[in-house]
Amino acid sequence: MAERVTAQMVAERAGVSQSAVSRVFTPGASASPRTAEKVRKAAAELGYRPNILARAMVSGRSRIIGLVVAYLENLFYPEVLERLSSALQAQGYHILVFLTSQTEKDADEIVEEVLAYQVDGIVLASVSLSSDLASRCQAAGVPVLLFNRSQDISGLNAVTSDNVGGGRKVGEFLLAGGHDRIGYIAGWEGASTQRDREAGFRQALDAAGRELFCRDVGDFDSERSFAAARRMFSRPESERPDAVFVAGDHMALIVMDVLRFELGLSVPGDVSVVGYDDVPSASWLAYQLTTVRQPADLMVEKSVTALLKAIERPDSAIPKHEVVGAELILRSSARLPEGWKR
Amino acid sequence: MAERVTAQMVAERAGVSQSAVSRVFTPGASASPRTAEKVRKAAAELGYRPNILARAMVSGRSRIIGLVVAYLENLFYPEVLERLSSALQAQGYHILVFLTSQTEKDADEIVEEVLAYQVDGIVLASVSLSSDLASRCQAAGVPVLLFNRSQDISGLNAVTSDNVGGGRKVGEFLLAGGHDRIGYIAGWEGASTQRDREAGFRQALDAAGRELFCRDVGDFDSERSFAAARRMFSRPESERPDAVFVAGDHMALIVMDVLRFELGLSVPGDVSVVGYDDVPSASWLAYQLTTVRQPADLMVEKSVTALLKAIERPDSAIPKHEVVGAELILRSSARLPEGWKR
DNA sequence: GTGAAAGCGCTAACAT
DNA sequence: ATGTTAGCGCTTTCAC
Repeated sequence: MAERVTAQMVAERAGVSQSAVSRVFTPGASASPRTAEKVRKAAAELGYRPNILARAMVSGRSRIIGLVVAYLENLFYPEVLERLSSALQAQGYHILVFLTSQTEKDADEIVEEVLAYQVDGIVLASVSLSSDLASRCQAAGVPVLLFNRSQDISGLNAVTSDNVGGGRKVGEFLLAGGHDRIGYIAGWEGASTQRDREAGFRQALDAAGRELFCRDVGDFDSERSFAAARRMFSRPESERPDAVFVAGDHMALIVMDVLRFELGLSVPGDVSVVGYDDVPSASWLAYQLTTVRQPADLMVEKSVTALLKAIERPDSAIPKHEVVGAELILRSSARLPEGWKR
Repeated sequence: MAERVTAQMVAERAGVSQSAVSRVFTPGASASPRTAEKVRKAAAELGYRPNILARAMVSGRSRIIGLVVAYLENLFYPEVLERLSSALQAQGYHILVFLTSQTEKDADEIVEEVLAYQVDGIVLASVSLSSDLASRCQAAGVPVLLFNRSQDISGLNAVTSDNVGGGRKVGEFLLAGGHDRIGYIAGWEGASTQRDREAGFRQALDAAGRELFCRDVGDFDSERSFAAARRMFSRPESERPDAVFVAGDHMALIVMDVLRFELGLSVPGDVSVVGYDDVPSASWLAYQLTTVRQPADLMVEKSVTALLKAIERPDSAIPKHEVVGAELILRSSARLPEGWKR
């Protein structure tokens, strides 16, 4: 049964040496047209394909990228996974998926496991790493890229959107909208995205001499966002915000649902809601969520470029943090300030 | 730099042979407590982990499962991926992701690539396989499992929900709801899920001596579903359905949006909408989509069980098609027949 | 229980 | 251009 076809078998059938077979299947190796022909014919007949794992052992390149991702529940990530996988596939790499929760200890353990697969690179999506393990990866010569998360550890590549700038834009937008009581629902406090978005948002308020009316935490989690929305808005009009910035679309959509269907409030009539990410469902007609777009395509593109460069030219690649622009997308979930256009 | 820590290095440090190190890290191998102790200590100091690829070469087991998936856009799949990956991870396996479109030729090519990674098993999610390649997999001793797709090829495991039964339930439900003009929006016609759901649906109508009022195709694709909904409902009341079964939730949500926000129709006042899958967003308060639940958890569980059995005991495993129940979930997107309860 | 040795399937010098 | 040879890091006989 487990009749693995090997290069040796092809070689015998083609009447050449085993290394000749290898060369035919190695891009940029020298083989005469005649040999190549014979080998390809024999290979086709036998259904031969080079064993990537064996190739990896000797070449030191597995063409596998480890992806560690915390929650696919956040709809931003399936999109990222799809794009990342496509882009990498186009370059002959594939993604080995590892799931984890967000605690650092766990992530460290997972990354060790990833390392055991001799991956050529690691993408950490919304996951952080201890500096200890970061240096282990570096020592092992495996480049690490933080996707949508930044960390002050040298040697790590990172790609994020301009979370501070995005947060600031939201602040300025809500201020311009003439809102009196501006609230904020935070994501998981351990996340750099959460911290940066909030920091930018508060900068904008500060600059206008204004203060946050109230704040709660949704932890980037459905249930906790639900609860946070209820706590924040189950009160008389004067005690609840008339605008809220929610640190992620996934949470913002839930907040909208609570406002409209649990509490009977109008969005944006009673409350303006703004999110962050621009996940696909943010543009669904039932929501039309005003949000900050994280350009998944651009972020993935930058990530792939940086990672492959680090893999293929380990010396010339200086790890750096790439920040892509974050654009405010105006839809109908938030009151439009005078003079602004969609 | 690329300082890979090998078993040999650990052996030297621990003052034992390389095979002793191997034994310590091989479950069920014999090593004295003292040796094990020494080895573990040395390994910890060096940060050693067995190279899974090297292990795979000699043992013939890579502990990698290839997952081929067509579209992550359908929100059923991220959920499946997450659950599948979790379940497999718990058993020490990991998922190598391959993206593809749905055409058979392409899928065949991808599966060949998957095979090259010496995966222990293959999961095809919403993807079909030529019988030729199916036997290649069988010859290679690599079990294949079709997830959410069935095919009349021997040697393939398959796990689906009871699509025929689910479709029938929807038919009976809409009939009981007293609808006069019942429409259907189909998924991609090449998909067994699409065919089975429609077949069941029509069975129910037939049994009541009723006919489909109209039919269009959304191809499980956002844009085409949008267009299909418009075509079907941009007409006077008597010429458009008062109920529609949409072959997948992903399309059904779009149809609801078109009905409500493009055409100003009320759901379920003017039109009842029923979907299939019960994706997470189907239960969002803005939609409350009545649908047929495909129990992702159960389907994944069955898949993992079947696949691991086929991997670990190749002889005792007879490939079979497992069908899990499909339950109708009543929400408010469709008129409730008299006497029925949510 | 432990070490020596063979070899998984392949690539990469090294000769020729 | 092609064959020969030596490993990549590991598991697995096989002696002891």
